[in-house]
Amino acid sequence: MPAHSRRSNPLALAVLTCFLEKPMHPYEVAQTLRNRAKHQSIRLNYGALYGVVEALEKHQLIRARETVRAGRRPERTIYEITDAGLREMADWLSELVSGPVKEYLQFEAALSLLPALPPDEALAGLLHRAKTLEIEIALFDGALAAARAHGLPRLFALETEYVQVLRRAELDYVRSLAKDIESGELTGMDDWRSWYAPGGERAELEVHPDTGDDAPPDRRQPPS
Amino acid sequence: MPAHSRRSNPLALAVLTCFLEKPMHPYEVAQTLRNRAKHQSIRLNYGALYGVVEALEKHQLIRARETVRAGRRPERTIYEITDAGLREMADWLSELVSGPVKEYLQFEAALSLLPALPPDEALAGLLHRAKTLEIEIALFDGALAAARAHGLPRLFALETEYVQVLRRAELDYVRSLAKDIESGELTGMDDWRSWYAPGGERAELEVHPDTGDDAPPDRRQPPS
DNA sequence: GTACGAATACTCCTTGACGAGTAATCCAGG
DNA sequence: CCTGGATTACTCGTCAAGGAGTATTCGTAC
Repeated sequence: MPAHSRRSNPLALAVLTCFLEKPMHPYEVAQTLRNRAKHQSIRLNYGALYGVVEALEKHQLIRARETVRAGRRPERTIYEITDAGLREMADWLSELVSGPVKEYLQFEAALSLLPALPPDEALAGLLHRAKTLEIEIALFDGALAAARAHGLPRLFALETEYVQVLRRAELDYVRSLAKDIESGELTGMDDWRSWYAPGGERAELEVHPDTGDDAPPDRRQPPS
Repeated sequence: MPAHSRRSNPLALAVLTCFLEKPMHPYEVAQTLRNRAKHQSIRLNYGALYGVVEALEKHQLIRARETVRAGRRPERTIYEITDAGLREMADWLSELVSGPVKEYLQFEAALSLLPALPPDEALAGLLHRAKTLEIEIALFDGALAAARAHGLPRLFALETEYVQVLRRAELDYVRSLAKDIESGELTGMDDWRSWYAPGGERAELEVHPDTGDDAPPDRRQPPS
């Protein structure tokens, strides 16, 4: 119920920006977002969409304007944004831009559990990942070039640029990590190998000292 | 119900790796994960934990071993991993390592909606973000150094290293983007400015050509 | 004109995340 | 000894996400 509780789903923000352009019915919102390829950066599906629109109406950020009916199809309610909705949108978007939030990445989880895999399997996985990343990078570089050639201003491709930057950084890291595992340069490799050597399967991760309160402070939401 | 449906929650994977070390009761799993600071890379809370353990048992990846009771406390069921669980764990973890999956980042969403904010507010937000990122980077560099000084092998800090790499890349990108907005070098800036100039608030994003099927192919799960 | 597939415009129902709440126990001080 | 707070170990209800399913209409080919 507090203001930030509805800030959990970015789809709601995207919906608000659509209504900022003009009043629409929910399905038109979906079309608009799909046409602009926003579904590549924002999770979108119909189940979520209608729920989100309802929630926005309940919080008075949008209001129903009229319900039209074409033929015997279900009626479509057209919504428009309210002043409160306008403020909320600007506020929320501004917050998202200015403060990084902790994201839980799958690969982050995988790395933190990596010792649970035998070193050679881990290495093989990393090398495979590097290959896949190379392909993806090439693919999206192509898409960006095509979009530019098609006249799309860079302003509307920022999110793709950003994700490409992250991908390139990840590729570099994966490569260097793979190298350090192969060369045995990685601190802790010796223990790691010995756990999977024939004979000793005991006490996997147990040896590793618990970090306790040396761990970095818990900054899920850094101070705005 | 299919094999991949339970692969949605990485917490389940973390739980499996705990049981790989030794049989435990659910709460001990939580303690173990918290002690090792895994909650920084994997979303963890009690509500989810007990649900996950139940699901794992239902799928026969773990099995109840015994239930003990100390005093009149609620009884604690001790679980152990099964052979199927062992295989599932290795498989899942291997998959996470070797194939990048599409993640929906908040900042990605924010960038894709950036034109809905006046240029000067967007710029201010980006500059603020850069500052925050600098601080975070320094913080975690410190934490990494402290952990190393404390004798923690690098093998157990990979996830933090990785996130640091991403943060640095993001900082670079945010800085360069801010520069291009300030200098007006960004393609599309002129339109963007004019929408918020006194007078014309019409048709926000409408001018931007819908990308249609020029958009990069939909690779949520790249071929393994 | 009608048959069939594709697209439109939703609805509903099952999972599962989340975290506040709770009961029991331990420990420290008076 | 006993009282109050911290810690342990879990439970429960809410609430939202997701996606399969449904009904209608449009297009097009025979």
